[in-house]
Amino acid sequence: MISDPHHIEAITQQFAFLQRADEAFRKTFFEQASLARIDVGRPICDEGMQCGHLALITTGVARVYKLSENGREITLYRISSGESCILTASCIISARPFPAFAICEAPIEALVISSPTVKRWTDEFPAWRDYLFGLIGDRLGDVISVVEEIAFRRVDRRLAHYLLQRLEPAESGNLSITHQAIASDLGTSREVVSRILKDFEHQGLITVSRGTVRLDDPHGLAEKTREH
Amino acid sequence: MISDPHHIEAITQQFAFLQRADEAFRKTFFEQASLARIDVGRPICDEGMQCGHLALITTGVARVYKLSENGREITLYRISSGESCILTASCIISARPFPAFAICEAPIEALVISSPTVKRWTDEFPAWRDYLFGLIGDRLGDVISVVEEIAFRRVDRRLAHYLLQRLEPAESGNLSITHQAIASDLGTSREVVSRILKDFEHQGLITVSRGTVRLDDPHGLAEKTREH
DNA sequence: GCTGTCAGTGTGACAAAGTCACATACATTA
DNA sequence: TAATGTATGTGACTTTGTCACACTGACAGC
Repeated sequence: MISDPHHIEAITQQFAFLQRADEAFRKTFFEQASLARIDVGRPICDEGMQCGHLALITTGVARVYKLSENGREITLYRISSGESCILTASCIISARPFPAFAICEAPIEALVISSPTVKRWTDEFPAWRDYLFGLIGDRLGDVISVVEEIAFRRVDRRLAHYLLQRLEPAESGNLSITHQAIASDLGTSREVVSRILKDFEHQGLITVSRGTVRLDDPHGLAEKTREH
Repeated sequence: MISDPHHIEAITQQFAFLQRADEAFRKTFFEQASLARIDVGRPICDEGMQCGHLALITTGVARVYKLSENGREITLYRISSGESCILTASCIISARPFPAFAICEAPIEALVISSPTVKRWTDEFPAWRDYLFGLIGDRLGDVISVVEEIAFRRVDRRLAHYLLQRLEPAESGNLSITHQAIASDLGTSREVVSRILKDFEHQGLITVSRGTVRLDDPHGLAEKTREH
């Protein structure tokens, strides 16, 4: 139950479906939702689990990834504010086990809805239904993009693209991330990432140091993302 | 509009959601659905299209795949009787362009529902809603499995698995398929498939000839699917 | 200051996979 | 029988993944 009007206002701003919804749904929503915090590194949902709740993220980031037997990883997508762990949703609605891992990457505050409620609202409120359908569709698109990337594009190009994408505009060309973390996102191995980063460094595109990558020549890096 | 009682009965058998549905929905469903045939090789939906219809397949097979710039392909999943082109559905509901290609592989007979109707039923009939949610969830699972396969598993093992899986129990160990078609399913290149097939042949697991692969030792092939 | 300790990175050798440019082989029709 | 088009084979080469192990920077405890 969430009652603080300021909080309600802030949440409504973040989730467009609440703005589109009628008063009845908004009322029910804030009655049933409860708040949760998740610390960095805490698992949210593990492979094979039946999910008991759906989390709508207001702050923070979660990463959904696959894990291989020999320890390699690949990120399927990330979830940040305004979104929700829709794999969870999909699992809840069709009662299937969760096919991946989700972990908290940046401290999360979330609205938590229990599975039966998620399901019930699906029957009762069009706005909620549309929100879920839209989100599942988006995730399907995300995962299809991942397939396209790993099936067709070379690692060096994906890596160049990745560096540009992960760069926060605020941080003036500096990325703090380890080679292993990059490898886990791209679904390759640490050695490959190290090799390519060193290549890029020799070409004057970036400067690497322990735990950070500085993008010296974003334009040249963008050039690298192109095929040929 | 479908009125033949035998036909209605047969369709109801195929689609479990119709059995679960109430009489009102069944009536509307058969009023609004129309029949369509699609020939082998005909595209069903192309990348970037807005889909105007949803097809529920009663006979035949469709293949949904991604195409790369340099001509390589990878199959995301196949759709056969009782299923529907759910990417289409997802696109219809959330009004997004179709992110892949779909083509008819075996002659299709399908029930066609127009996009506005698909959307409207979503609001009106729980059985229909559940069917769509379930199907989208399944596809998401399928595509995630594809990611896992290409990111983590070796091509020879995937190929062994593929051969066993594609084998119709009826056909006594004989598969008629070209190396290129296999490569397109697995998301690799024809040469790689040819090489590995030849390897398997040298090991006495299969016999290859133009356009066919005979599985001589399915058990030994199953052994190959295991890691290490 | 030293000395571990550990996460992060570097490296070389090799195996697996993808690419390219062809050469052949088979099947169907002219 | 020739011709044509599809299917497959092959070698050389690049890219990617794997393995084993060496190195290095940062930080904790003494």
